[in-house]
Amino acid sequence: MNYWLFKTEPDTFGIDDLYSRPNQTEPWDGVRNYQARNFLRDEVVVGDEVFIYHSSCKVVGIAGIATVVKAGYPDETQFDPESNYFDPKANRSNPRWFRVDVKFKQRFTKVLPLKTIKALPQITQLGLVKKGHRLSIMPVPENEWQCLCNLAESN
DNA sequence: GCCAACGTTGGC
DNA sequence: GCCAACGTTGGC
Repeated sequence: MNYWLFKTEPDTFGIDDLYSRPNQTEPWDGVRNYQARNFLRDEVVVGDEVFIYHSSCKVVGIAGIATVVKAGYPDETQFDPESNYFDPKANRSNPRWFRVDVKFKQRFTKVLPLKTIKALPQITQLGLVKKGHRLSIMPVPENEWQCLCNLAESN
């Protein structure tokens, strides 16, 4: 069982959108970064828990939790010329991009702000607070996951 | 909208 | 394989 943080822009798709999906489930597609792809393809498994992080918006931070309900499989949008995520160099016999399915678990009463996270002395490993913070899929160490969950609960 | 911090591309 | 130019991300 692993813990992750997935970034999303809530103006496009946020925690509330996940909540209102059929089955509260959504394929997490459109990831076009190789390091993030490798996580989705090789390491994210069913039962893993995911912080849904809102970026490029008014209140930047962790908005809630989702559960992985399907492990890595080819991201269909790479083959669709109509899609924003179409990749002309991708082919079905050797898919380049992968996605997982996530299901809504919990929406925090208040978004846990990036500012707060950065100020916590306990949070040292999480990619958000380090260089290379632009990664859209990143692992969360278990102790830091617990720390952030507790804080969000008491928010 | 600015701009720093990346990641990717492509000529050589 | 190097690296300059370019594109993107994302907080502010």
